[in-house]
Amino acid sequence: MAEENGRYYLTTPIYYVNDRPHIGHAYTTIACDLLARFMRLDGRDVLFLTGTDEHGQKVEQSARERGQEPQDYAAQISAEFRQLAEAMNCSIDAFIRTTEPHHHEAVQHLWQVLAERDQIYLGKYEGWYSVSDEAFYGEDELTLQDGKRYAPTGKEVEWVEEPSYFFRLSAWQDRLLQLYEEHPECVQPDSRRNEVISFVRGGLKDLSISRTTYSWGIPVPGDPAHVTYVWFDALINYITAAGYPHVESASWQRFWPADLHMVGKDILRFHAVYWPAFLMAADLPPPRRVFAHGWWTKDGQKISKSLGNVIEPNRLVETYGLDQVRYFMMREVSFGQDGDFSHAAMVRRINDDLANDLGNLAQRVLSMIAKNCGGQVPSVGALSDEDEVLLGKAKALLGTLRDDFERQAFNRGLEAIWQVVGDANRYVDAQAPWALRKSDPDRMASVLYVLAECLRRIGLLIQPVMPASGAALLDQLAVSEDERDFASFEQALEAGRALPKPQGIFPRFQEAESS
RNA sequence: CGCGGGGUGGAGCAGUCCGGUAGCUCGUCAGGCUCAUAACCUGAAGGUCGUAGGUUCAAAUCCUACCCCCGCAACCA
Repeated sequence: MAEENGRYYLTTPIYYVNDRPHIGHAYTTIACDLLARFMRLDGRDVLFLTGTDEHGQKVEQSARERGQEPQDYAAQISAEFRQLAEAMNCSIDAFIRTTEPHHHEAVQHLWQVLAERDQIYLGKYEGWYSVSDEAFYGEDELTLQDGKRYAPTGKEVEWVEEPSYFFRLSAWQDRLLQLYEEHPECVQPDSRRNEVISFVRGGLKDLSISRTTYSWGIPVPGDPAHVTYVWFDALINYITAAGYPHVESASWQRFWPADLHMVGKDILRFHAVYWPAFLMAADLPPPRRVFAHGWWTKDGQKISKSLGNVIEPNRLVETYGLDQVRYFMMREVSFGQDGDFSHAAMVRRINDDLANDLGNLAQRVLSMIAKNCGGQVPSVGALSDEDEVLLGKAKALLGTLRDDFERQAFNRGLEAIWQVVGDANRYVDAQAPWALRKSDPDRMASVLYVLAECLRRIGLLIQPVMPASGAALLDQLAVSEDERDFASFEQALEAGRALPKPQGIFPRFQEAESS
């Protein structure tokens, strides 16, 4: 459904600078990029946000271990995340860092609003705390060994007693349940929403939102002994980037509430429970949707540093090519589910879907045109039923993709495109333009025209997933730069336009000679 | 009584909410075509839909019981 103002605001999580960028970060950002590009081509005013989460005890510690100041360490890792977005050809509009002054302003402002509304009170937190997990544990969850206590995560815990400010999360249980009820689309997929609902039904405790045990954070207004808890700080980035606390600003008016927060399934609770509660408590509208995607495994195994099977996005791109990797990630699994990455699966997508089906379709059509139609867009005669059917299917794709992408069913949308690729390949065989060359050259020209027009539409639609390859295909059809948005979808190729010499778009993946 | 996910032709999955000829991709085999990136197209083989009961004219789909597999608190999104 089209937004009244045609805008689309979507976000990745801000990535925690405690770790280097890996395939998971790339996955989330690429999924958002697909949507951002699609929406832009469809005429929407898009704000695509990503960034880095830079505060907290873990960052402070990691910096010290390296003999660095937290801000220097954070800046360095933050730059790596920024480079990742570039390297993955992600068309971000904004990159936020939680260490920026305007974010401090937003966090402190929201804090004050909540305090004024009596949503925050000073209490005391005591319990077993794991620094590395940034979490408290109950006595019954711990194991005792050599006089030390360990969390279920295997991390050592320490007894902590500290004054802490609390957010009255417990007061928002019913309002949250009402939100999930009235707007089922606001937490997706459905199975995840069910988990969230059952978590909230189980009862919410007030949430500790300040710390006194470290100082690498945003000071609590009026009580500088406290810094805000990292998640409180982090979530607010989404409104900072939209202009908060300047609620009269054009940017805020236009972009909040966000249309989509894309997150990994591990951080769903923060986004689907705490975040809407903070916002509602401040009388701000909650995000329209939080979508939790799944994890990747490698050859069926969990990806972990200890197993040594961590996948570096840059390596993948070097090996397989950027558009190929983007296509694989968006096509291989039902978005929202976990998926498996393997070399064999990757090669299958590259060779079957990209090279054999689409690449070869383009090649066979374009080279027939080059050889038999004087290297220009052929002229078309009366359309046969078969022509109409194929063109109709290609035409219908835009609507299908709008529906599928609007609900983050990326793999479905791509399947639909490839269905038409298959139809086009079958049409080539059925029409046999190489036979028409002698028997009926005019008909051959029409057939090739229909195919070229079909390829134009496919080229337009693959741009969000594979920007460079889509452009390469459109180049070969002599579609000019200003004819590549979806407003041009209904236009048709102009007969007689000169075409460049055809070139392969999707090479097959050749296995390196192995000994 | 822990929680969650899952068991559908050789592999990976869809279908299960709202019962009605079991579908897709890959692989295998056979054939066709020759425009094309040894690509494309057609056909075939291959399934007791985890097991056992039940409801029904009809069950992969609903009900009951049971079996098995995979994750489980992070070094991760």
